[in-house]
Amino acid sequence: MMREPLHSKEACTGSVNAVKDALYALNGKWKLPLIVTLSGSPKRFKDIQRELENITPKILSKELKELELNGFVERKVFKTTPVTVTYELTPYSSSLDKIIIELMEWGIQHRKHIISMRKNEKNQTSEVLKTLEMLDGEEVNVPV
Amino acid sequence: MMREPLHSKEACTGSVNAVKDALYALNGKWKLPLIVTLSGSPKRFKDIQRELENITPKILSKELKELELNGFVERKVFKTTPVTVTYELTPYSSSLDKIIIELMEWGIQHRKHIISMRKNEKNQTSEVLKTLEMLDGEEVNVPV
DNA sequence: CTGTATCCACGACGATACTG
DNA sequence: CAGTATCGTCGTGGATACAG
Repeated sequence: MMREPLHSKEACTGSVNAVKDALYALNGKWKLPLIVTLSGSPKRFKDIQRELENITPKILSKELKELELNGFVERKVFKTTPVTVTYELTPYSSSLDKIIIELMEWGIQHRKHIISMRKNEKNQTSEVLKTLEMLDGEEVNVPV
Repeated sequence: MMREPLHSKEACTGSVNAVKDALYALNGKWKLPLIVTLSGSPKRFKDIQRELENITPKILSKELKELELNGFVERKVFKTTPVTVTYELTPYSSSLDKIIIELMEWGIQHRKHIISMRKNEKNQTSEVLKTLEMLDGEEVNVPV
């Protein structure tokens, strides 16, 4: 593929849409946690609800449908009584691995970067990281 | 780094937060387009507004501040009359390149994947892609 | 020109109750 | 158990006007 699409404006105009497509498939509060949960083993609706605490059936249903539409999850119905439904990741879902790894590694280094920026410049940059509450040990959590 | 963090539940619990950090820095409607715009050259407030049509000053101001806090953009003030302000990408912003490329490549192949799914299964999978309006005739990269 | 202030529309997410 | 229906809340982004 092309090697310098980022800082050449022409090539990017179209690429932004591809990036949007990608982010669109992963957006929402529960997509990633849901994939993580299912990565262990196929699970039933109620089991997922128990594992992802605080997710309501409506939201879980919606997220599962979206993941299914995107081809990440397969829904299987067993005609027991009462009916049993399981959700499991498809092989295609592992196409996300690279992307998630990149996001993860970048997220880790970005956190360090932000922390060192704060130390050096004594900026009160609150709200820069999503999961500030987990910064304990670095004491970044100085309140405003 | 670890090679199989995705489908091993233990390693993932923490990693999800790193992914969240990453997505958090890129979220919002204008972050990526803004970075793309500035990747050409440093620009002034009004110039950006012209280039990214339909963005209001309030939103532009907010997005620029967030990008600045994250260390992607540097704001430079020139004491002319009236005052001139330029925004330019920092070297650190290019740390996003790999991540954006991954997202872009995945987005492209995902679009193809979804399209072939639709053809094979005759599913009416609307709303699966962010930029569905560009799906006509495979002409994905048509500029606006 | 470079923003800020105020008000507003909309969609995502949630709580709760209910159906098959 | 596996969801759906209804209603409500909240945050993001937008329109418009205004200030330095």
